[in-house]
Amino acid sequence: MESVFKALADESRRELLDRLFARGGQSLNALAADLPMSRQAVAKHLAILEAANLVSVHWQGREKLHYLNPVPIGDIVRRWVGKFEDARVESLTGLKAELEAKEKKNVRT
Amino acid sequence: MESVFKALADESRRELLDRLFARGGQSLNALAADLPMSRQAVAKHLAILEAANLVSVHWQGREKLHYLNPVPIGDIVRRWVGKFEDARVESLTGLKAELEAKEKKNVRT
DNA sequence: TTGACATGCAACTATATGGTTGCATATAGG
DNA sequence: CCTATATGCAACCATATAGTTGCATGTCAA
Repeated sequence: MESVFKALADESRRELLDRLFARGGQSLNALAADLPMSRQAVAKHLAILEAANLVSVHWQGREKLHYLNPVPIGDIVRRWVGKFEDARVESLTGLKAELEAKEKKNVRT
Repeated sequence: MESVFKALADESRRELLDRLFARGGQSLNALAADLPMSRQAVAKHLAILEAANLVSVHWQGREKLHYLNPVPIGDIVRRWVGKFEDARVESLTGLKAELEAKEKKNVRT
């Protein structure tokens, strides 16, 4: 969970996920070819994405093919983000109630 | 968008969001009271959350009350995560097809 | 007015992070 | 076999980040 959040925090890694979303099964070299950084930098990012289980790999001889794995993102949405989303109306009305209560306390100003 | 991802990448800040979800309208001191870090550290985290629009504030005299704002998280889910979620089945079948194609190429081994 | 309290600002430190270069290893194919 | 190519590993560097402490500012309340 922590690793997924950290992995998603970097723009380069989100870019990589976007590219793997658009076209799965790309090798390290293919991905590094049109990115403004070295092959080794891309390899590091892919390792982080792999560790977070956001990217799965499949060795094809000397080529390592990369695929997007959307499952951890779904997990986050369901287990963490979902409750905030569900609570939207609730929290807004809660805010309103709190503010009104405080204002009442403040009347004697 | 970038600021939201970065803000969510830190465990302490997610903890703060959790606490504001459980109970809105807490002051800086109230939040810092039972966290294992200094008040100033909490203040920095809150500033980051505020900059990412994940927390909105309301001054009450000398107290700054904090509230969770779930809107940016919803934005991310809809504009960025959503497409990966929708693509789940598609990408899995795509993976399968790619693998089969590659295996066919490899038969002469 | 003045003391107590809540927050803000600034400087500083240690570690994490994203990037680089250089070299090692391993496999495809002539 | 031997060379091209694809990836891995390691050292190194600059900056970002998370935390600290110390002091300044501002507001409530007696």
